[in-house]
Amino acid sequence: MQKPSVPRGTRDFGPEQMSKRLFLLETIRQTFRRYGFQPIETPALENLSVLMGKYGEEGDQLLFKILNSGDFANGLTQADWQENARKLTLKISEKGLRYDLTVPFARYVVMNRHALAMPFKRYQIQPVWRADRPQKGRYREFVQCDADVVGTDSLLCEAEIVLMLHESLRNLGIQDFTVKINNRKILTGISEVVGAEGQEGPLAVAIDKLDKIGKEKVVEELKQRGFSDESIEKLEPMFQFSNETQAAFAQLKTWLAGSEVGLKGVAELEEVWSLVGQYGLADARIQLDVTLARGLSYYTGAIFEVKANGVQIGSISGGGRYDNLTGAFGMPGLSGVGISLGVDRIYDVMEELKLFPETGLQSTQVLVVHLDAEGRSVGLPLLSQLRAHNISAEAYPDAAKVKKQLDYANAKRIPYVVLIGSEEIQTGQLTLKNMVTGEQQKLAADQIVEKLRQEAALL
RNA sequence: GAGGAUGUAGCUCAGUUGGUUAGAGCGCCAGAUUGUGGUUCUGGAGGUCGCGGGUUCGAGACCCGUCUUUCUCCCCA
Repeated sequence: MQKPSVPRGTRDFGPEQMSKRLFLLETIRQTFRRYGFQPIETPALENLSVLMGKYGEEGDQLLFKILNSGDFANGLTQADWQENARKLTLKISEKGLRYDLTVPFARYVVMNRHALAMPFKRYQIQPVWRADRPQKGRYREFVQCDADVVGTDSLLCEAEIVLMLHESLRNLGIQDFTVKINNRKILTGISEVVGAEGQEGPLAVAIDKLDKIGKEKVVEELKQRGFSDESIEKLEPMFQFSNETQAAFAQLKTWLAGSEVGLKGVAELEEVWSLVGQYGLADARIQLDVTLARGLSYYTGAIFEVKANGVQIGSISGGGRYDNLTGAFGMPGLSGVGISLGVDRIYDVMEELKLFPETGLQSTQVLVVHLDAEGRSVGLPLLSQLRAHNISAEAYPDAAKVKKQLDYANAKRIPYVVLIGSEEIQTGQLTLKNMVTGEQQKLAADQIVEKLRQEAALL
């Protein structure tokens, strides 16, 4: 006999975890709804042709690929097996598990372009899979909550994303977080003014680590990546930004004066800041972070990342604007912007900060305890009556001692039990017991329903 | 994908330079109490020491492989 196990990086969720996860999911979902986003779902499986090449070279490696059904080796020659893994993969696998929700969404938009009212705002809450190496806060199967708007390049969308992030996290009880914002155009501008056009990719990757490894190591890495001493010298202003946002904007405008793209990026960000102010967002936790790059190659405008402060868990949300995501599927020129929240990481953050509310753990409101068949015949209609009033109620299915039944109520944290024995049947007065205080009172069935109904209304 | 750490009862962990039958607390089950739980007392069940090889008279301990979890790099939610 073998010990059962789940695949590396995947997990089961028990009832206690699920009640927390559902609370989390529901809170985020309601925020998305409130901002006018509509739900969609897409298959867990996508054709590899949809997924490949959308996440950079490394992304392709992180895709879970599915072996073709049937005799996948049919028609393969010896030469095929000798070929490199990438080419062989394409011959034996044509489907993969989705890596994120954005690319499937882009596919969906292209396939349904004639039916969608533009701008189209959708939210999508589904698991994604990455063949990554698992660590704390990093799983191979995890749930993302995405909200995207396509069909408009209005910066109002960026501002609303900022608002939704604040609203979601605050409704969950996460107060100490930072929404870092940058703009890809600024990174492009920087690469221009330092004389390294087209090199913003490697530049961004190095600069992204600034807060982690410090200026000297970043300079070192840039040298290794082939940046000239002159470029690195011109990069100096990068390390001297003001903590004050408006001052930093001014610095950026001076520095990027020679780059049209760069200045546009600054102007876009200023507009976002201004709009967030107009919405009246109180105590905005937004921070201009010029070092924020993010790996995904398809971002073209704003870039978002959210970090929960005080915990050692990676970013809990990320997103940005992409001008041409649907271009790969034959529909160019459609601009979109979106955000993705990582449920599993937010869960870990909340668990670590002990932010889950105590309530919500209890599943059943009342347990009907019967002592014999006669008691059960009184208990069953009571159960129906309770449930008809939307009170979650259950009976212990087996004929068991009172002790055992009360133990069961305790184990499930059921706050009330109704005891029905010969005495209760004779008088018609059932015993309602409060399991928290231990108090008992004799009440008629109707009175019990009424009392528990009021009790439930208070929750 | 590269390197390091980890794994003993359901849970948290002891286990001496390798030495007889691997322990504790909590939890679980039963009884004290055949209609009253969460307190107390008594008793009980539960371990292929992650898995597979090897060294040894003898391995939970040492060596190799493998899997899990975890840390750093990379990347990300």
